[in-house]
Amino acid sequence: MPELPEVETVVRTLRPQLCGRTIAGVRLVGKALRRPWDPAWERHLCRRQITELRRRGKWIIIGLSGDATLVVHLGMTGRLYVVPRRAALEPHTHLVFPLVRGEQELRFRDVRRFGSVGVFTQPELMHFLGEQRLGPEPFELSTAQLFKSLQGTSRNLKAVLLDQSVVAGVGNIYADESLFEARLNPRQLGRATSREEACRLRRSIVKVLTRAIEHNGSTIISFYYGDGESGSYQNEFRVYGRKGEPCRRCKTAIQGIRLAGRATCFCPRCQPTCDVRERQAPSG
DNA sequence: ATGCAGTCCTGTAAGC
DNA sequence: TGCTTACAGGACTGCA
Repeated sequence: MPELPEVETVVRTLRPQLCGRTIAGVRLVGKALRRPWDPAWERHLCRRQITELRRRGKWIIIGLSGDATLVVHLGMTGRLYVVPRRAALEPHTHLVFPLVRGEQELRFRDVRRFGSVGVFTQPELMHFLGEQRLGPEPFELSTAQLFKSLQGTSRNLKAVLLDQSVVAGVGNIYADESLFEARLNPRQLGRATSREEACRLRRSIVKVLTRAIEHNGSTIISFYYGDGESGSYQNEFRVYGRKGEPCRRCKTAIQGIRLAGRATCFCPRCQPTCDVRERQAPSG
């Protein structure tokens, strides 16, 4: 389940392989994706040079000469990688972009087809990745911004962290890991969160994501980048996927619940349920 | 406007 | 052993 660190790893791997290269065309194979490929997009890609590769939240943005941008979301099982053209076509390959010279091609595979690929013009991209939809990058999120988002909602902390318009790029794994790092209970209501707690949460998100990027992300079931390499941050998990196992800090059994429609793990001792409901107004 | 539940998709694993 | 069922989850839609 690629989240920000995994997507960042893919982008860092692809950047030297793709920047400056020219796309020769596009080949559709296999079943349609969530966002169907529009044949009109092809003219935006053909003979265009790849000028930049960057990440925004969990989105991969491939800038092209001209006015177009290729935008890719890996969903849960998506993979984007460069291989020699002669390499056998792997199952669940949906799109192939042959590259000019070098006998290589860029391929998109996605077993569960939760991912998406699209081509956007500059104004379309601005709209697509606009602040309405996609909030600040975690590394640019201020405590004041996060505190404001928390204060205005009756949702719990887990649901808020998964909301891409609050902070872009955090998914289920790093939401749980960040909440553990901040010693905050995932059930705590946003509006019951103090400024000091928001500050701690912001710092924890940055710390967890930074470390995960250093480990090239987490490989649980299906995340690989480059030539089938795997990340190693799964070995650093404190709570995610550790239901019933002892907390690495206090040995208490990690608890597993369902929150915001997602499996959620936390340590009941390190992340106490201080006040899940409403923070008491200071009585004076 | 806000928040929640349902939907998509398929491989894996647990249960009978 | 073989079948059925539950589960994983990011983004989106629709409903209350």
